[in-house]
Amino acid sequence: MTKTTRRRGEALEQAILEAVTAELAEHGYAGLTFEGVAVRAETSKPVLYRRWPTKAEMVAAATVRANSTTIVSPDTGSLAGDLLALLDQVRTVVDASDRSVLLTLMAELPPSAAESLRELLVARGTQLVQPIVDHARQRGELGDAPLPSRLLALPIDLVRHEILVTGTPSDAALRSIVDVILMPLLRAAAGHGQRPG
Amino acid sequence: MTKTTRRRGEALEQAILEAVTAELAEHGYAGLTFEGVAVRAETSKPVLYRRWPTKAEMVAAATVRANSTTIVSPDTGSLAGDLLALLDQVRTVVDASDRSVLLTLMAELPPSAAESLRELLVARGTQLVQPIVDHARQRGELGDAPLPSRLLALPIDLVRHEILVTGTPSDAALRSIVDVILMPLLRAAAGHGQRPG
DNA sequence: CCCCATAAGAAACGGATCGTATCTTAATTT
DNA sequence: AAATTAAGATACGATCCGTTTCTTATGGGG
Repeated sequence: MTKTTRRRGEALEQAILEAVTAELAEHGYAGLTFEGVAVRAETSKPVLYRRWPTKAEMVAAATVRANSTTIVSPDTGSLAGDLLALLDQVRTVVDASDRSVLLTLMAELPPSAAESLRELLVARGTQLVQPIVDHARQRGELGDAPLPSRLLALPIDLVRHEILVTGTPSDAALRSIVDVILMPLLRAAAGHGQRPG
Repeated sequence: MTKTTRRRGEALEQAILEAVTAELAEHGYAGLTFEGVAVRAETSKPVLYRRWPTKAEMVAAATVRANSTTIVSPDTGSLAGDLLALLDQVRTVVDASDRSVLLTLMAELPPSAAESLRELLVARGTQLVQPIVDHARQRGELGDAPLPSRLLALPIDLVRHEILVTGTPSDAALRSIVDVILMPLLRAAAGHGQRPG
């Protein structure tokens, strides 16, 4: 007897994207084929092509869905602690996904489709750092001088760089980013708080 | 009459790599095929496969050869000027090559083969910054506190990040990297010189 | 100067995957 | 219940892969 059930809409799409994720884990990006995905998802190639014109866009959709954990601003009680926690979160989120997949997608995706992926990688970069800085100011750890956007983007830029170029960063790498780069720079740019330790 | 000339060794290899570069410019990485390269270089596929086991490695060889300009430590008379000149040089060198090609190669190359490519992108990162810092110290622009390696790598890391994620960086981007990040950080870390302005 | 090892270049292959077109039929809409 | 929509199966020509086979130009060694 043949399968007499036909999935549609969201249910079907979810099954497909799960199949993509599985194929990705099993064969890697290069080894992933439309046909392989179709077989695993128990559907057919035309169904895939109706949704995504290219492999890159299909994989991007799966990657975004699989890693759509929301990153939340940490609150550890110190600026350095918050920054480290933030970098650690980004590392964890991206870790589930795979470096070479991300690189390939960044290379192949049309800019429009790359947007959602970049959002995953960046998790709205600047927007995550601002509240951390605000907390530090409230605690008196930092002064009130305004911070240029490039500086607010720097924490995420640095982890992203580390992830893309060297793979999953070590704890030591994250710590040195915070201690050697971010803390000195933020203090220099924002000024010191009213009650220095 | 058939071609009766057969190139060998270096001459042949150069012709092939030039063909790779041309095909790359014309069809992009994805559209480049062994067969296309063979035809353009007026040779045959086995000749290519005898040299490079994968497309990625062949393209890497061509990319490295095409962009083997040596980056030299600039000397503009000021620390900020030198840093800006360095970043500009890196931008120019990498510009000739193509962002999506670099990303794809980073994704596909085995770590061993990636070495030479990374060298191109990095141009021995830290090693280029050290002399610039030394000059600044001699001029009294910077103090003598030792700089951690992460800090020495930072200038190149930041351009590389900019290139990989956003494409060719603008002048304004390079300037803001120098003014907002590098200069304040270097001053804070090395201490100020003996004759502050 | 000739011989010979080496590698260039031509041609053809089986196979995999591509992207599309065709057709039947289940699921949904009206 | 009828009509519309889309799933799923199948098959296609085309392209590129990576390899094999074979001929013959090339350049070095004797």
